[in-house]
This record gives sequence, structure tokens and C-alpha cells, in this order.
Amino acid sequence: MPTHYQGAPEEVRAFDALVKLTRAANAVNGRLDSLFAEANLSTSQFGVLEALLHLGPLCQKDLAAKLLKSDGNLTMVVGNLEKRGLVSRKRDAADKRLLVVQLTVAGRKLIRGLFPRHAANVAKAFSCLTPAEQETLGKLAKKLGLAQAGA
Amino acid sequence: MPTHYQGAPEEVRAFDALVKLTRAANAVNGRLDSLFAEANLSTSQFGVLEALLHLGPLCQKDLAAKLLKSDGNLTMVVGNLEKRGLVSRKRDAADKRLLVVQLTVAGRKLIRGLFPRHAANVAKAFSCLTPAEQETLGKLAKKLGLAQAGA
DNA sequence: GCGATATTCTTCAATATTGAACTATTTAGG
DNA sequence: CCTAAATAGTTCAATATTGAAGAATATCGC
Repeated sequence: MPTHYQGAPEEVRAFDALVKLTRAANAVNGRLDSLFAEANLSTSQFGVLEALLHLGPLCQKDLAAKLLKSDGNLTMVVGNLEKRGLVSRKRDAADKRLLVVQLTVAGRKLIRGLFPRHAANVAKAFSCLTPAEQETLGKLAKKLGLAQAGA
Repeated sequence: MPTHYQGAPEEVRAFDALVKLTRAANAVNGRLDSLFAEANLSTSQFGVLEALLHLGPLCQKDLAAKLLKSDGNLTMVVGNLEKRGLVSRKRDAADKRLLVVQLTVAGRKLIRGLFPRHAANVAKAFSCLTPAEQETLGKLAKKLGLAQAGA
């Protein structure tokens, strides 16, 4: 994302916003990653555990939608969590296409122990912005994000 | 990034902003990717070509810093571009540790043809926000991004 | 000038990521 | 009912991504 582009004013303005948005998202998420790394979890692995903790057992399709990743990717991420005994997969009795993923005792214990520190990290990462600024940022980001869908 | 977390108000507020920020960045960049895919370029490959077009020849270290990726990653990304004849690597005479990466004629032609459409896509992606909103988003994102560095 | 240190790049192992092709299952139309 | 279309997962090939270890080169302090 180079910065030295001379084009139409609306292009320059949009580029500028894009670069800053992308760098901010990278920087915050990168900082949060260091906690995951402590527990040898990738970002996506943590995301799966977090989703299961707060939303309960989910099938892989729902997990993929939640994490904005492809189906094939979830097969890999959930598989790696299963290998470590942090989640289990169970074929749904009513619809045999579905694999329901749920936390094991070990997985629940791990994510329960990690989550409060994660929440504190998130709050700390955003503490450079006032509450009003955080809300403005959220509102604009949401508007921007939603507008991309109907593109 | 689940949304159903009940915690301290500042944690909930920060989580909300984080989810929206991350989704927005994903959505915009995902939309931009479709142009790259047309030319069989990955996001990072496009980023390298774009940087070389606007900044001139760069060594891999500088490219890594520009794209916020690791050194090892750049070896791979530049290597794949070189295989396709879009960039060339040349050992720097003055400092033999450096590999200077530059566009080939084919690479320059490709990125030159693609870039105007990319710039138009970026402007279109942000057109749901007013100029003032884009600037506010950029300002807040920049503040947030910079604050993570000294963490 | 030389040895310790730093810098640049490569390599490797592990995980991630996608899109496409494929299997199994379910659902809908006739 | 039975076939056609939709849905959920898996597998595969290609690329990405990181962090750590290692090779080549440069630089700094003495």
C-alpha cells in the first residue's frame, strides 16, 4: 500500500482512508495475537474457541460464516484443534451432513482462562481513543463494511 | 469475533469497535481482490507490483516493511512474481546483501493497466462515506494504528 | 584491520487460506 | 416416490504467512 499516488481527489482520499484502515486493523490484531501465541493458538484457532464459548456448539458452516473464512479452511482449523483435544466433532443425528463442533473440557478451560486477558487487551488497544471516538470509528467502519456486500 | 460478550463497558465498547473495524477492512480488501484475481495475482503480489510502480526499485527488506509482512514471506512472493517474469532481482553492487527488486517490462505493463481500475475500485468502495466521513475514519484509524506500536 | 555485532536474505516446518472438484445427505418438484 | 438441485464437509494444489535457524555481507569499536 504505497502512499505516493497522484490521481483524482476522491481516489487519493479513499486510498488514504484504506491504507490507514488496513494498517490499524493489522496493528490491533497483530498485538492481540501475542496472547494467542502464548497458548500456541493461531488467530483462527482462538476465534473458533471464542465463538464456541460465547455461542455454544456450532456446525462448521456457521463457524466459517462467523469467522469470515472458507469451508475448506474450517476443516483444517477445527481439525488442528481436535488433534490437540480442545474441541470435538459430532455428526448431527437429525441432519447427517452437519458436524457439530463443541469445546472439550480442556478447550473450555483454556479459552475461559485466556478470554479475560484477551478482553483486557482489546480494551487497552482501544484506550488511545475516547469512548466517543471508538463509537464513531465503529459506526463508520460498520457503514463501510455493510456497503461492500451489495457491490 | 462473536458479539455476545458481557463484560466491563469499556471492554464491550472496544470489542464492538474491533469487530466492525476488522470486518470493514476484510470486506473492502476482499472486494478489491476480485480485480487482482482477474490477473491471477494474489493480494501480496499486487501489493509488490503497486509499490514498485509508485516507489521505484526496492530491496526486499523495504518491500516487507511497506507491505507489513515478514522477510521470509517476501522471498516467496517476489519469487513467484519472478517466475512469471513480472519482476527481476539484481544483487546490489554497493551492498551485496541487498537484492533490488524491479518491474520487468511485462510487469510494468500489467500493473499500469490494472492500477487505474484498482484506484476506481477503491474510490467506489469508499463512496458510501462522505469525504468528511472518510477523513474522520482515516484519522481515527491512524491514531489507533500508531498507538499500537508503542505497546 | 579484526573480531563482535548487525543486517539481508534464504530455508524450513507448521499453519492458514482459497477455489474447485468431489462425496454424502437433504430437500423440492413433479 | 424419484430425480434434480441445494447444502455440508473433505480433499487437493497453489500460495501465503510466520518465526527460527543459518549463510553471506557489512559495520562498528577498539
